[in-house]
Amino acid sequence: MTDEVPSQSSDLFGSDDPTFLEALARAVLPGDAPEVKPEDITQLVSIPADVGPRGVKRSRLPSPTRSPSPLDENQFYGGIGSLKSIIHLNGEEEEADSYIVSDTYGASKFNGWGDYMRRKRAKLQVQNSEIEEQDDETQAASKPKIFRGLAIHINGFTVPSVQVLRAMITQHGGTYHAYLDKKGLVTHVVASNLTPAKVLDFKHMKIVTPDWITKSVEAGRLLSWRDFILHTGEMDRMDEAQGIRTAQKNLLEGFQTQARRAPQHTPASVLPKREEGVKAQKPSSRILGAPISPPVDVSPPVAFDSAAEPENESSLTSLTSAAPAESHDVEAPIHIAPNRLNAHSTDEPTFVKVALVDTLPKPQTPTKLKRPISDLPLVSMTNTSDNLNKRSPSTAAQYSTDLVTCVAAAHIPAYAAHGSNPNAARLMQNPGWAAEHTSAKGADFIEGFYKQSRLHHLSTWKSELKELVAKAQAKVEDDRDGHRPDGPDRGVSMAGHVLPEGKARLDGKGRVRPEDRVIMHCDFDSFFVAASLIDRPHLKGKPVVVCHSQGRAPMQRAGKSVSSTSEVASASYEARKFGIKNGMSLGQARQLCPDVETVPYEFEKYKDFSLQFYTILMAHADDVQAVSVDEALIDVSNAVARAQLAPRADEGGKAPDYVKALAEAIRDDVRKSTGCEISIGASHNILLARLATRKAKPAGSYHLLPEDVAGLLEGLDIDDLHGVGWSIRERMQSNLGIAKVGELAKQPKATLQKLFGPKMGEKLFNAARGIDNAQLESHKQRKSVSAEVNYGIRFETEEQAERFIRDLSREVARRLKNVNMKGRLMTLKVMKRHPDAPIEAPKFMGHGSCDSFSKSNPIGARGGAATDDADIIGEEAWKLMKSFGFDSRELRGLGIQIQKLEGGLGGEAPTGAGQGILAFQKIPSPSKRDREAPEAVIETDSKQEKLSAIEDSDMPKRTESLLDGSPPRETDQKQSVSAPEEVISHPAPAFELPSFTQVDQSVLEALPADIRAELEAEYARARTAPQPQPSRAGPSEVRSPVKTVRSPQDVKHIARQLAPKRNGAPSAAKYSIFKKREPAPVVQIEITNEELQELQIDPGVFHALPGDLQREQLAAQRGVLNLPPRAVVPNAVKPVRESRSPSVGPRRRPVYTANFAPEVSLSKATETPAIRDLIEKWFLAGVDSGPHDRDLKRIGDFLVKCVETDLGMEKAVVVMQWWKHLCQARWDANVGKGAGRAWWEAFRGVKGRLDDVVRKRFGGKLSLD
DNA sequence: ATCCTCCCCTAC
DNA sequence: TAAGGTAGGGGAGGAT
Ligand SMILES: Nc1ccn([C@H]2C[C@H](O)[C@@H](COP(=O)(O)OP(=O)(O)OP(=O)(O)O)O2)c(=O)n1
Ligand SMILES: [Mg+2]
Repeated sequence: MTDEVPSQSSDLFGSDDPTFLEALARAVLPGDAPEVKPEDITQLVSIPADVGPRGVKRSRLPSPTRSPSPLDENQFYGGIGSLKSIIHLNGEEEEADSYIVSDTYGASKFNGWGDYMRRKRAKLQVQNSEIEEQDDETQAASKPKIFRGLAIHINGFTVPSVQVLRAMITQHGGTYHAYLDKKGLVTHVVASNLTPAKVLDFKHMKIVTPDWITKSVEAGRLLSWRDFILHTGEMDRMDEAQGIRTAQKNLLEGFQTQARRAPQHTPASVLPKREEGVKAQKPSSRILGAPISPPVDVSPPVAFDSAAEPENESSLTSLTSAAPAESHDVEAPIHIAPNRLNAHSTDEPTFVKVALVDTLPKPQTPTKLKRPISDLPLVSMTNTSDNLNKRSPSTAAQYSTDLVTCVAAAHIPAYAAHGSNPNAARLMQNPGWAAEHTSAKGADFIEGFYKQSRLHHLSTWKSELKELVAKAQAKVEDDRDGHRPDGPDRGVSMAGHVLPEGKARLDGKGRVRPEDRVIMHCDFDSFFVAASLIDRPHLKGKPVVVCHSQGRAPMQRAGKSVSSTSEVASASYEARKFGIKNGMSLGQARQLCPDVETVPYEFEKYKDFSLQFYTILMAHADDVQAVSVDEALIDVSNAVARAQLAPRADEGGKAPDYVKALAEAIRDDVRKSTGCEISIGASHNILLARLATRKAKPAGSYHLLPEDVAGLLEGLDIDDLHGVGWSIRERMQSNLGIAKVGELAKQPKATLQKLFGPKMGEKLFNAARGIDNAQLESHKQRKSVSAEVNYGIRFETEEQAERFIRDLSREVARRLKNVNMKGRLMTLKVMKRHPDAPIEAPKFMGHGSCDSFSKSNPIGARGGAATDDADIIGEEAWKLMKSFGFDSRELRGLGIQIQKLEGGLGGEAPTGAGQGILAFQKIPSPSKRDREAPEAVIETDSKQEKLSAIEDSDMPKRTESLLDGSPPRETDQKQSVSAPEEVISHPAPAFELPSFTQVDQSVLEALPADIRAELEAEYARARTAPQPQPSRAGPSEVRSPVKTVRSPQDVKHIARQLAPKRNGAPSAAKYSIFKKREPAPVVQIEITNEELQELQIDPGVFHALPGDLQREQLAAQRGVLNLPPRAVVPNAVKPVRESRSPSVGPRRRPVYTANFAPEVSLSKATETPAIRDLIEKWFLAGVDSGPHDRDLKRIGDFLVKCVETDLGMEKAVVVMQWWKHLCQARWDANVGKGAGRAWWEAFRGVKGRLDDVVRKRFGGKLSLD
């Protein structure tokens, strides 16, 4: 092992991770603080040397390959003398000026290119003004009509974006054609790239590059298209053909030129070789053998007197030496092999054999160092390393395995200092204690744990915010479509806030885009700490951390105070100067800063601030992507474009930085509202906006311009890139010998892909040049629901383990219900103590080093039907658990995840059927009926329990949940509580299937009894009431299907908070589409409801249609019915891939299975009437129960494919228009519950997906008008 | 090719 | 004391 130590080990301390040294180095800062503003420090340090925005990422060390880092050297010699020296070095080395300087100065390095881009950008922005609808005319009026008479189509991704080009075209007199359907009309096709197929397709057309447009505009006259013919050659160069890429490519070229291309290839031979080497040794090797004597001396630490003001240099010095030393004395030796463990320690004074990291479970490596902390004792490295790099599926994975050198541990010892936590070891001796404080305790343990878990809160909030944002956006859209609820109330929640401003709404169809887009990354500074300091002003300016341990006696000499394994959730910037970082253990933090102040968690406060924050963002942004409780990505392209218009008009001089101005405006709003500082980074893509935030922090904003990108990237550590963590950084270092983004940019894409896979490779390749095509995502629906606990898991008996599994299952079931979903696949995740790890982990009650296993199986209430039942889940989970055959006493972590979800956002309950409930076409299926009580769906007992449980203790604590928080209000959601009960109590009603001819029998049979009953009732109602129309708040909702009830409620809570207003009474009046066309006339076609039913037409809807549509529908329907039942099965092939493993009960799926294949039928329908009919059938089949998830997925997938092609676009539009119409005809778009809500949400969900695609293709949203 | 399972990794 | 959760991207390797 020793020999394996990589040469880099020479820098022992450093080799592994400079974090600690760095921290020490920076500890000096406080002394200088007075003169240096935090921002400056951050910038200086962060750029060249590293230090992520959150301090999370850290550069690895200076391996020989790494370019000399001033910090490193200074650190070692305590030379960190002064901030100045650091600055100086940086400047020399990295030309820091070029990027440290504010954007005002532009990039000195790439002036030529930068200027070009800037000019181009400015120009485009002007053009963009067209975006403003109201300004369109004005803008256009002032431009020469150079494109007059031309009909131009823009194909695929282009640079500039479609919207920009479109604006240019229209403003200059040309006609823009979104589709090519009427080829005859189009005179020119603009494309940056064409697929071979399109080349053929367009062979008779004039295909030009976007330059033709831009150059013509610049020239003020129409240039010859022949000079801009798109050559095949160009196309070939583009990999995936994304216009964006093209632009970025330019960027890249500029960058490369500057950077001077390095030998692109590492010798091919090298690569493979390296790879091998890596696998063989990887972390293990390097880690282990490092000599332990640190360059730094180990003299005793010197404590600062007052945390607040460390003194200058002297302090520095002392601090520097202090840290290491202290570790020594203390239990957590900093530089000495910490990991020795009890179990089998190794006593190598100088060299460590192998330290297996503990793996922190997750990720986050605690210290964020990227490398997981070491929990584990030494382990045989071979073994470990192998596992790391490659594992056979069947092999148990080592949980987060990672090797850590003692050195590493020393740097970030977290709780890796001991073989096992002495405290825990002692306490666990006492059976009584264990029974009361560990998983052995039962359900209470789970609840208590979650209530206190910050990470759990973080995750919960994130998902809640995602939903909130999605709902708010959907409402905005609806409003725009003419749905505007009267009462501001209506929940438009966010919309309400936003709209007033008028900013966000402008988006019309979101026309701006590509490289002109303006993305902002907004993030609170030291969120948890900041929130707590609002009420503790006396702590401002001091090193403060948030953690559970409110450790007393901080000054307690080297005692417990520094052995706390409590994690620091957030550290103030003052604390960071000492090297304290989020995720670090309190003990470590105290070693770095003995007087650090600790404050407790205040989850509810975080939630409140977060809601205020998001509300403000919604008011400024066109689009929002929730990233975290304290962080969000927003698209403010339109807002900026709008702002630019005004000023421009009056002056022609240089334009102020509107982006920066907007960022500051947002910061001001948040500050006024919460009293906290947020920082905002802005740029034209997500990746860069995030990087900009690093420079912006703390309490600032930074607009990263294209010309400054290369300079900034070059000096970053690879793991400063979002998405790059310890693992990738290590592999990068060991395989390629690189640590900086600048070096990464020199790597051939093939090399990266070989090492990290096709996708990651490309991602890294692009990221290295500032390219990021990712779009803001605000419509994605979740794919899994899970619950896991990897803390305090200690069982004495199998019974305890079983009980825990069942309790955990209950928790998962509860969560499923909360989001109104059910799943068909479950995965059990198990963490088992690594054989070589000590019984008690280093971290108090932690999982320590573990092997991790996971196994999945289909679940479902009978026949593979999706389920959310705790008992079913619990049963399956326990079965899986037993199948592992582990000794319960060795378990350290358990998790249950449910996938293949159905149901959805507030939507209706996923019904029980395992397959698509609705058949697009009905099949005369030999129905069979069994009517037993719906076992799968209803379980009286368990359900009852769950409900009550939920009410009492929602997750962590209802108070903390974003969802609730507000007092019950409004009528609607309230009923929820009672509803569930009803359902539950529902004794399996034995019903008769009414004779609804319009519903597929098989479908009905598949429905749970309760839902079936409702379906029945609904039909009866529809029959008698020809015009159900406006969703009367009353009836339909009241009887919303069972379980659904509950979840919507929670969701609403959250929405309410954002938007205090909700419109109580959805005015039955506004329907958009048809209203616009004509005042929904009241029927007058002669046909009876019975007849309609036979035609599978919903009478209620039918009667609401205008005459022509009625006729159209009738005709279409008749035609469809005449069609052979073909569509039904043609695609039997994929109809439903049933779950393969039986494990669950009997299933009589086949029959239903074949039924549903909406996309199949749809794909064949080409006439509008036929398409509408298909959609309607599907809709009607589930009109009362809500859409079935699987159907939704299929249709969504199908439509997405449609909008990806010009030809399919039309079909997709027809489908969506009709779907929307069907919904509008019977429910208010804001209906709060029942099937209406489910359908609306389903519609919005799919619409969102399509908009995402359309946005990429054309920069706007799919218009259904 | 594409899917599926079992992980790994990352982020907050 | 301490509360190391969770969703989703992605990859390896086997099955289809
Ligand atoms: N390992 C971590 C990281 C973060 N958080 C929590 C506390 C943080 O306050 C919040 C936000 O995380 P950030 O990464 O945004 O960190 P901060 O907001 O604390 O600091 P900053 O954003 O200024 O770097 O998430 C946590 O509990 N544990
Ligand atoms: Mg933050």
